[in-house]
Amino acid sequence: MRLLVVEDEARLARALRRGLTADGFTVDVAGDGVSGLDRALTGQYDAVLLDVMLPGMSGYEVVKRLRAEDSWVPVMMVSAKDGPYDQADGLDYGADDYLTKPFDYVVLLARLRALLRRQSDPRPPVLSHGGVSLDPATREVTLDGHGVSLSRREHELLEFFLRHPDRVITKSELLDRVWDARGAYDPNTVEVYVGYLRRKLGAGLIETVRGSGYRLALLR
Amino acid sequence: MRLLVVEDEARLARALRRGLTADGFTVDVAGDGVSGLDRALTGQYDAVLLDVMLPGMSGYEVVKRLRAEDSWVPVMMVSAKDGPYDQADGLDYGADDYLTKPFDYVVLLARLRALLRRQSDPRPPVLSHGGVSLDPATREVTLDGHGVSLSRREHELLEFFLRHPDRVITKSELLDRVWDARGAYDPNTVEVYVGYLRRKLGAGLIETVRGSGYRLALLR
DNA sequence: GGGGGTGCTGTGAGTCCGCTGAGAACCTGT
DNA sequence: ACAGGTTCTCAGCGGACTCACAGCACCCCC
Repeated sequence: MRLLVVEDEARLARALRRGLTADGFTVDVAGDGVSGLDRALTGQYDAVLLDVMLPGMSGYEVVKRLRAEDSWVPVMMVSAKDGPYDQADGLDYGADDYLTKPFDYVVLLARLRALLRRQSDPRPPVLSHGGVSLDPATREVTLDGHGVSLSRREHELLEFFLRHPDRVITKSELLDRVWDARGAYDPNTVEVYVGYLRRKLGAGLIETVRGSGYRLALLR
Repeated sequence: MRLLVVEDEARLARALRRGLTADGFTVDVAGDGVSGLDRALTGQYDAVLLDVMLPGMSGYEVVKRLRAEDSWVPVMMVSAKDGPYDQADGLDYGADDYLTKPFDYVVLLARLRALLRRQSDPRPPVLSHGGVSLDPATREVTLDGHGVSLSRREHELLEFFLRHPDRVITKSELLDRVWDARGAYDPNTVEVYVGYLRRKLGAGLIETVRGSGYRLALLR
């Protein structure tokens, strides 16, 4: 279980890291709102412990932006404020639970566990473009509603395209990111697989940009 | 949204019913632990507001028995006690959130909404999918109404699949969660057991996702 | 309109993955 | 001790997948 602790008070951050590590979690610490948001978006965390009073960007703002970016990682807010309306605010911005300082470590742990227990099965959002949609969770791909069966490579290639629309993608980038090795393969391999996808999903989906690479067709 | 309020203080119960009804909930009230447990088990509630100090059976006991009966309805505990260990106790018995008296109605409402939001997918006591159903309490499995006898491993594997529909499950995840040890077993073991389940429950139930793992077949 | 370069596609070989039957080891109840 | 059931490994098979190759089509520039 990986946790991100966003807390600027160094003493408290150290204590939390020590305690939570001892209880079996892997803990990363961020010291301000901006880097906290950044790491929460890029790292694969099971939960985020988020202070409200932070330099740079408040905890409210962080959780709001997380939700705006479609990240549904469970967030527990921690604050020295204890007025009832503050609590309601934090929850309405999208936090999942709320704890006021000073808090008892036992309580933190129990609520953290409750949070992880009920949010154990988050679902990544479905990617779609035109009539094509791809569900990363079920590995299901549909074209205009009917299922299409793709091999593993085909699926990963399509997923990469769908995650980077509005951009030309070079063959060497694809070999790097989808095939995991730039030098080992012939660029023609990419051409072959783009051909497979076109055959299964329609020739118009992926456009060739001669001399540069490919990009998803613009929607009409 | 249907709520069950288990509270013996008549004044507070009336106030809660009035407020929550005004906010759009359908509210039932139980006055003691035994009838509260009974109604929570039989009625289809979206959440339960549960006092700790109750005549007959304490709130702790109620939530413990609910969970033992595999009822995963969201439970918010309410208590006059406010020591940290009491909170931890309630959460460890399986409550999802905890509120101490006296509480602000705005806070109650916000946390209740947060609770309902994240637990929008309560687990039904009996798992079923297509013609297959599995009762975790009795360990009974039926296919189109007739009983099927499964060994322990087969049962646990099936239960894991049924608890995670709409998702691809990798062999290493299964070894981790059903076999309790990732490294110790051959991935082929999983293939063998999937084969057993298919033989007993029909080949169509579990689909192979080549290169990734397995998933429950989509229902038509 | 010709030529070079770039991309597309049919063919096929080798590899990898998943399925299955057989059987050894173990556990459990009689 | 024995029988029956269960768990897991192993080896072989068949098919899906991956990828290289080679020839062809197309585009662009001259």
